Amino acid sequence: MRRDRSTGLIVVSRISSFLTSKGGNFRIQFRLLCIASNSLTTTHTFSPLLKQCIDEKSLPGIKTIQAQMIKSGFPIQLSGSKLVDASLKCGEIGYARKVFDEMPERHIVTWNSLISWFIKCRRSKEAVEMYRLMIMNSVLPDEYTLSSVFKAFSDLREAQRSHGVAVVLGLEVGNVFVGSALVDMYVKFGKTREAKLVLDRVEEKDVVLITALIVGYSQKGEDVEAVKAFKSMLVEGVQPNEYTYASVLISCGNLKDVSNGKLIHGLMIKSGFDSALGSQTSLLTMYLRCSLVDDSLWIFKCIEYPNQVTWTSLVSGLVLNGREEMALIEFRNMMRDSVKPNSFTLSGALRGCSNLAMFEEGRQVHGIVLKYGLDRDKYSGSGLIDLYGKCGCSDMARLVFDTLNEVDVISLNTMMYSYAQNGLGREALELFERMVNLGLQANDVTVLSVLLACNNSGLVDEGCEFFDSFRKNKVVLTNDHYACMVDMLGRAGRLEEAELLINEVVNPDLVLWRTLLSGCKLHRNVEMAERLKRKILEIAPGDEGTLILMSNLYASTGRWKRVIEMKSDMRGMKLKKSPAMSWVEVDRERYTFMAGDLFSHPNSDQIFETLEELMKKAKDLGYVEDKSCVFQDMEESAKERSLHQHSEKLAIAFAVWRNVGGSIRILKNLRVCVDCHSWIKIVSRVIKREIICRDSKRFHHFRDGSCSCRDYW
DNA sequence: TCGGGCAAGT
Repeated sequence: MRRDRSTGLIVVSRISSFLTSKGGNFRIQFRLLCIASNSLTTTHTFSPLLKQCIDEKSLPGIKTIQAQMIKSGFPIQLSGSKLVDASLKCGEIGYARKVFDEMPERHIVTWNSLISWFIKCRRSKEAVEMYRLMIMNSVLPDEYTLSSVFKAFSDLREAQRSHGVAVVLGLEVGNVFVGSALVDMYVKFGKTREAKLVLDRVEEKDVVLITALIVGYSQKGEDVEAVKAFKSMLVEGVQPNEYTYASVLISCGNLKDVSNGKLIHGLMIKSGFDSALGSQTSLLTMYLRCSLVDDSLWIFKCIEYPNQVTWTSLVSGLVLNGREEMALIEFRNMMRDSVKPNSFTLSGALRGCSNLAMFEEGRQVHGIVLKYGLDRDKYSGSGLIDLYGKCGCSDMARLVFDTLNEVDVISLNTMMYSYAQNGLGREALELFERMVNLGLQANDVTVLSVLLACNNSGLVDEGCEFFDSFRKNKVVLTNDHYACMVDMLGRAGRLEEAELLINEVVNPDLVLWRTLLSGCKLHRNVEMAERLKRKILEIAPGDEGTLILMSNLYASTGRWKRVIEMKSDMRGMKLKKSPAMSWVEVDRERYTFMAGDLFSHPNSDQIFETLEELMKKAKDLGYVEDKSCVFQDMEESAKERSLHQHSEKLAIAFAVWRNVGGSIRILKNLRVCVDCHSWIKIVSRVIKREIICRDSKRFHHFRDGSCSCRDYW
């Protein structure tokens, strides 16, 4: 085929301008010039040119070559496949589809390319559409089609029909690529049993096939099976690779199986996969889930370039181990290293803030959430709801909740739990109704939130009704649910009913009995308490919580002799009451206060002065010390001094002295005592500021002389 | 023209 020189030059100049605008490469232009001038062209002539276009990611280049092909009189069947391939590799899937649609006949390779690219671009719907179209065009899928298309199905039945096709074609057992894709497909649908059945039928098993099953077990929480599959893989002589290690280690972490975890760590080093980032990340996660923080920090140190996933694992793992402050430092280090956080990272960081009730720090993270446009995402969104809930800001939590892209069980539970903790029981129950109306399946946290909502709002009758209806509807009730009911009934003084409820539980645990015991303490029922004490100490001899509760009960009923006996018992057992502590955040710093410890703080003078001033003003407004809160037999004036130095009072005085703007937020490790509760109520009036106190069980919002718990806690 | 992995919330 001959072309004259002038046509060639026009083509070259057109390509040249296209390529120059795209930053094109001189070599492409030069070669096209050669083609145009020599004018002898075959499909092979164009191949290196298309390759150049792919390297340059130049769609204009492809289009020009296509035009030249047409001019050379090439039939589209011949050139189409190459053009589709080149367009796909340039990321121009739309153009590839256009060329494809114009082809009168398509080779199966072209069908397969398009299907697999749609999947790569996460356009599964279009991939399935192509697959259906292919069948309608009487093109039989081959091993390539079937090894990619299973990823795309969102409907199990359609996927199973294609599984049938694979069986008929003999590709299910005969081709390990198809087998792996099938295992992966069943795993993604949560059908590990079916995945295992497919695996067993595949004739020649390889590492990918078995890894796909291990991943399935691991992701479904069938961790024992995952470790088992890993071991049998070794027995069969199939060598694991970095992906295998990465997934089996997660299962070891879930099982807190340090010994297998360490063994696998050893294997990893031996086979040289200990430098792959994926396996390293899983190793980090494994050690964190096994609470071996130091080992995990060592692993992290050895990772040269931690990515988003590695950092996320570190941040959320540290939070999991109660090392929130370190987690937040690492989160900041990650940002400093310019590694972008995602919704997983942010929800980890937010959990760190919410565990510590660090409102200001949390708001900074909220800023980052907004910066990355993840405030409507359900994961980071739930993190924000939890944060604001745990900082006592249900209104802010609700604002986040109302803007979420998608309302699911978790986000609803988080919001309900926030309301429940803050004593907004009615609001929580309204959301429960919404959940039922939406047809969402409640889970154990939902049930707990409903019961807690009733408990913290004094809705005892409603709580009992809900509990009965859960029981009638065969909802699986855990010890936590029972403990919540026992607390509710106990606090309402319905101690016998609470005991009957515990007797219903098959294996009542320590917490249940202790919860009932605290009900006895509240209602000063010494007789029942002593009976329970004997029972508890049989199950758990020397249980610290029980002895403290008993000692406090004896103190509050004036049985000082018994108090002394209890204390000496506890000393004999080397038990020491954990100290009451409070925390307050000022200018994003967290300050700790311990009861009775006024002098270790560098600003103790100022705190003491402020405290005295607040005390005087509170007394002017009618505050009187409630000495029944002192569980030690001492002089009246000493009792007063002891009360004045409760940790929450110190923390509030510090916050007032530092002139904290807005609400004062206190976090406490134990429950607020009656004396502090009435003092804080009055102080909120004195300083005309809201004081929010999160104790070990719930929130108290002190505003203008009253508390949101309506004195029921 | 094809297949597998690591991180998350109540």
